[in-house]
Amino acid sequence: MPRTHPLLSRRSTLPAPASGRCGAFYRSRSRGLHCRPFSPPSCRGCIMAVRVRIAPSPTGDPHVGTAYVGLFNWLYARQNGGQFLLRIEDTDQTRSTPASEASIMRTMKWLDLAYDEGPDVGGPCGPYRQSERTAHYREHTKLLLDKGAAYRCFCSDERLALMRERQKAAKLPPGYDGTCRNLPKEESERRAAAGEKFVVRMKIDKAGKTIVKDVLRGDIEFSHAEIDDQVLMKSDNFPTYHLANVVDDRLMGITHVLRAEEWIPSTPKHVLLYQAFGWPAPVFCHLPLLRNADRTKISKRKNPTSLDWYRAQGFLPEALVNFLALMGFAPSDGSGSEVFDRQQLMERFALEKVSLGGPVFDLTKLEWLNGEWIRRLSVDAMADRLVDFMAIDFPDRPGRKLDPAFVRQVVPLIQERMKKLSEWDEWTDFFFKEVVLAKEAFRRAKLAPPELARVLTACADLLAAVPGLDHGRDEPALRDLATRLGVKVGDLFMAMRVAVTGKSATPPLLESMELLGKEKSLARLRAAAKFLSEGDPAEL
RNA sequence: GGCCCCAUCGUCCAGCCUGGUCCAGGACAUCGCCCUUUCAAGGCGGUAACACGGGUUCAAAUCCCGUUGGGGUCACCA
Repeated sequence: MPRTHPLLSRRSTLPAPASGRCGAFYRSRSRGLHCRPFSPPSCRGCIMAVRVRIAPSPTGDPHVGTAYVGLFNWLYARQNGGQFLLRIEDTDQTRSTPASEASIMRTMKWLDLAYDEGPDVGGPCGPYRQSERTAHYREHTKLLLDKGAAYRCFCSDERLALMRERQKAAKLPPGYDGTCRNLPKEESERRAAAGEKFVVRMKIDKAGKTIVKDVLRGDIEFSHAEIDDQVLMKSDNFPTYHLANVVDDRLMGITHVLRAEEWIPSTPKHVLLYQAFGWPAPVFCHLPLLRNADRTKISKRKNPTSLDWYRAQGFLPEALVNFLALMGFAPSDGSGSEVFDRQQLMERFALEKVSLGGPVFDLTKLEWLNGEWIRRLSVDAMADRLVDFMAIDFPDRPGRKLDPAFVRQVVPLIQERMKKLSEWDEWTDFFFKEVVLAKEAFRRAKLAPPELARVLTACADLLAAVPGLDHGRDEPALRDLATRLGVKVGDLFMAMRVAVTGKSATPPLLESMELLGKEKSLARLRAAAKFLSEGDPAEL
């Protein structure tokens, strides 16, 4: 193999992965080739660092699928002492945006899936933005043209559209009809030189077949008759994904391509490209696709897909990472907890054990996991997260500065109740604004308004007679009071709860009142008593 | 439609390669009970699945074939 790549000489000095092998195994359910050790052609003696990448295209919001595939790549790289790179595939000039690219990098950092090389961190194989690598693609296209593995196609959009219509009408399989396939070299050169627009297509020998080796699925066979003469170079002189991904993976020393299942049908084209260039192909491993509840590929119409949404909802990156990992393999030994941090996931991860069924993205389980992670945070850490979270400007909610000292006092009251950081307001609003009373709100206290008023006044009087507020001291006294008044303890507390907070589900009442302050608490009790003694008693 | 991938509780995963220990295990959700000033959290318990049909075998969730079902893909998007 060519020894020109800068990484190749360095590779042999890198430590072998923990397994002692290159980490690549093939599994085949149908052929019984389970876990057969496999050495990629470039894996000399299996002393080779794993180099993996994610190659998102910067269009639209940062996608949860990118995080999913990114996580598995990250785990695999870390586990094998290799490198994880980020490459931006911005060859679609009409759809790529710098803002989207920035959000991809921002969310990878938010998730703490650090990449060793990328547009913003650099690396030995840069640039890591395909729009800045056009010289490479031109050079390699020329190589293919010279070898006769590709050809210029001068067909117009209109002709192609017409061709497809006819194929459809005739119920023929769609695909390029080969009009320009055998254009004489001279004519091709001449028309190109004359400035005529063209694309470059792969020239596929329709007679053969290509086998794609997939770590999880074994051998997948494709007949060349089914493979279209794929466009490699667009008329705007930008490469298509197929060319760019192969050239870059080679130039960047990528050893394992872990990507989504939707790429399987185009993989034979990639394999053929590697062959045309005379390069060994990397190991392919196609990961399952995240699904909507109806099992279609996850989409933003049916499921939140933007990582920004998850962040704005107050999901912890630890929880999302944990959850995504669970959608594909089982870090658990089958007895007990499913809460794992990235270190534990890395230790338990096994690429060849990734499950193939497309997992339905279950927000409910994510929320549970988020609650688990929230509860595992120390009070200070939780307070920090809340302060930071509330300070962020989200599109639908301006950031707000909270008093860290106050938040630290509230956290013990709400931490085990919260599933998402965004619930801060609903748990604590009564600390910040006056309550708006409604008689229906008292219904759960199961007492008539005059009775409620009497109870609330008694509670206020009792608390007014002691210094300060102290839930340890006041609770027994209030229970006592309930007995003396002949009402249920629960009803008394519910009446107070609604009076002080305006709602029937709140953090622990007496502790909340301590934080609210005695003056405000008593004022609310008395205001509620007054409110309840007014108007039609039957209203409740 | 062609090609390709997939198939265990409602959902996520374990078991399948190396058939018997599986009247199938864990987690989320759900239901019930306990704890409890609400809501949570926590504890205990319950309901719930091997898609179907053939084979191979003494024995199949596990191996083979087929059917059905689901998904992906068929662009000068990735």
